[in-house]
Amino acid sequence: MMRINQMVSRLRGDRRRPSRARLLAAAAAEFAARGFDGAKVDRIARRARVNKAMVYYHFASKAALYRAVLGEVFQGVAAAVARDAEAGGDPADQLRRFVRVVEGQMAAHPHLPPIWLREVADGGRHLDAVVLGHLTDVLAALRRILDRGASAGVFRPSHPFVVQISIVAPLLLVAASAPLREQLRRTAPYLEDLDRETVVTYVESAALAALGPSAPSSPVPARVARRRSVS
Amino acid sequence: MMRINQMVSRLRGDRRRPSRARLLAAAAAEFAARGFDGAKVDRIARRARVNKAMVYYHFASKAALYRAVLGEVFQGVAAAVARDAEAGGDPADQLRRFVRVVEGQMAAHPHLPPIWLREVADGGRHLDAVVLGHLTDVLAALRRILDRGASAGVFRPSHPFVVQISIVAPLLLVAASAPLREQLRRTAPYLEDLDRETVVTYVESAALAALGPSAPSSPVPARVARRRSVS
DNA sequence: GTCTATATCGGGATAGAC
DNA sequence: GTCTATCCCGATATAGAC
Repeated sequence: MMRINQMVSRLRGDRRRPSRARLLAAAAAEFAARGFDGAKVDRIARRARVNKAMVYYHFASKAALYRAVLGEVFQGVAAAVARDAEAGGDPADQLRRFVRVVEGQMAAHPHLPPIWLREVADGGRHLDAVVLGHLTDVLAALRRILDRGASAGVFRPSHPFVVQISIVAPLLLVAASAPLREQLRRTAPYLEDLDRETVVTYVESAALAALGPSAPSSPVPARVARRRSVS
Repeated sequence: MMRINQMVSRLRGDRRRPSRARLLAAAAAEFAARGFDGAKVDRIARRARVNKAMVYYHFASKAALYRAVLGEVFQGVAAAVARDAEAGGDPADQLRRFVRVVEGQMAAHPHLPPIWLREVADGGRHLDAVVLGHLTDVLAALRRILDRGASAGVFRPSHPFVVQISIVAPLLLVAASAPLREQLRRTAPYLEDLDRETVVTYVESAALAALGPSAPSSPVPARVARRRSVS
């Protein structure tokens, strides 16, 4: 049907990747860098080397395009995490792998972290049920790991939400803050920059240490805070 | 000079807080909730119960208003952290206090976390030298604590940036994600919500555990990752 | 599927009276 | 300091030819 036209345009000198896919990629970059309101359809079209009218040929609106990007991106993490959940191993290993999988997705899709951060700041205003589902899937996977570790006695019981955020948030901010760190280093050149392995290793170890039996301060008792026990 | 006019309007039935201050507060809320581009000057004026033209009487432009908000907000954290740095104590205590001070600022100024996250995602596009300075001051304070702990032998040497982000990022995301968590709980009602003390305690303990001598996995060696030492 | 031209309008900003 | 009315550009979206 329209396959014929697709083939024709492929035979011509055109960029071979179909314009819809190029639009999605360009849109992801633009939305990540500028946010929904800051993103301009003209700029997306230009980045995709596509006429602006094509945006509205493929997508109903700017908002619909954004939803498509969100779907693609969050579906990616959720799938990767789900895939990894099959691999088994003891809880500590599963947790280490969770960290590495999430970090890997962020490295593979650099647009994910800023978009994620912006959605958090937006209170999830643009998130539909499907995307929300992907998000909960990711969190549920980690929750299962924590539960398993707790009932096996290798993790101390913890508040899952806190652990989740303490793992995901640093990964998100490290990934998303690369440009800002670059800017900071112009002011304060002594700041070294990070490499992925340093970050992953630290996040792993911080989580495992906090969940381990001999943590210097227990994560469980929410109320009794030792405010200034030392001095 | 214009003091007289100010006094006059205070004597009238007007809201007593000067319109400029009300504008700053309304703008902080609007920018936090919507971001720079999503924020509308009309809405800010309405929230402040002020005529839209007054915005341009007090501020040169929407951008200038935003910069004023940024300045106020980041100056707040920087000052609080600096104030606390005087208090002394051993490194572990200082670190615990750093966590509490930063978290306290976020609780006291709920607009800070979303704005901070958005600026990170934006690559600091709106941050001028002054605000950038406040940011580096906060990070420098933590860096000094880590350095002191390291040379005293109570913290293992670490990459300051990673530690900083691992502390600040969870606090930011917990604070900023309250609306999103609310939305998530409509889908997954079994999710409990967090209280401040749980979060602070966990972040403290995770950082101290990771920096402590007997962490299950060393944060230092960036290269040699024990990928799957267990299974 | 791709392009040019254009309709339409929201919203940032200003003029100028009071 | 405060208000009303208005300018005007940028940006989303559509029409319609090829």
